[in-house]
Amino acid sequence: MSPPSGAPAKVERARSVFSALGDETRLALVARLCSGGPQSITQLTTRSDVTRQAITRHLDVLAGAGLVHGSRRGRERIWNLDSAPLNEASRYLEQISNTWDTALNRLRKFVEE
Amino acid sequence: MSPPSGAPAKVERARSVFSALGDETRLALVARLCSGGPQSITQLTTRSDVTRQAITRHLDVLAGAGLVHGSRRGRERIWNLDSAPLNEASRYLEQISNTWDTALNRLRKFVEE
DNA sequence: CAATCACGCAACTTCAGGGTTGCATTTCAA
DNA sequence: TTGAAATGCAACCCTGAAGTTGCGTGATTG
Repeated sequence: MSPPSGAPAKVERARSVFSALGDETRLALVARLCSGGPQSITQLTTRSDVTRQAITRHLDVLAGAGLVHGSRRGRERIWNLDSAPLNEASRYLEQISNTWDTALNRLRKFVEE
Repeated sequence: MSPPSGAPAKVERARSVFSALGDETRLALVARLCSGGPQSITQLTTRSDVTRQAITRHLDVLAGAGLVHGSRRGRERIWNLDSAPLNEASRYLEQISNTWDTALNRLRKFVEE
């Protein structure tokens, strides 16, 4: 069974992304940015059951994982989605899954023979 | 921009998986099960800096997300990895990423014309 | 049978995450 | 200029996650 070990930095980045997406509010924010495009904090706060400050913190967490980035536009701050970390995390999950499945297949063949 | 919204149940399952994998110890457990194959709690505790009870709880969390399942074998409990939720979560990330990227491309084309 | 191994259960402690309120600051617009 | 809008900053509360210790129980083995 070949381990998906790889560079520890990649693992840590993946863990960071998972941790960021593991929260309901943050996952909703990502989905909203994805479907609604770039938006300001106030816009993102609309139809959310938490405070603007809470949203701000969640955005900071997402930014810490590299999933979003904000840029000032006048007196407001527009937030954008970054897809690169999503892809990397997705590949990490795939890698684990594939490693495990091939290991299972090898084991099955071994038992059958 | 078409939203990846989909069934809320799927989103919640993905969130559950992300939350489970967002912890360093648990991600290490998954990697270890993947590369080392089915193992008992005591085996998984070896070379871990936390207690056996802590490992047990982490395994319960992973099981709650459907990522692992344990089965008794005599006096010990053997834990296995389940790849299905990993795949589903991976596809969820891909979906968001693709939606976002195509949206960006559409926007770029629109601006250029 | 006795010692031990592998584990389950429960109480307890600690602390960071998620949330709020209050106020200051910058920008916009009439 | 002046009021309102959009945000930043800081202090504070509060629950739950993560970890530990202690003890009890079924399975193994000598």
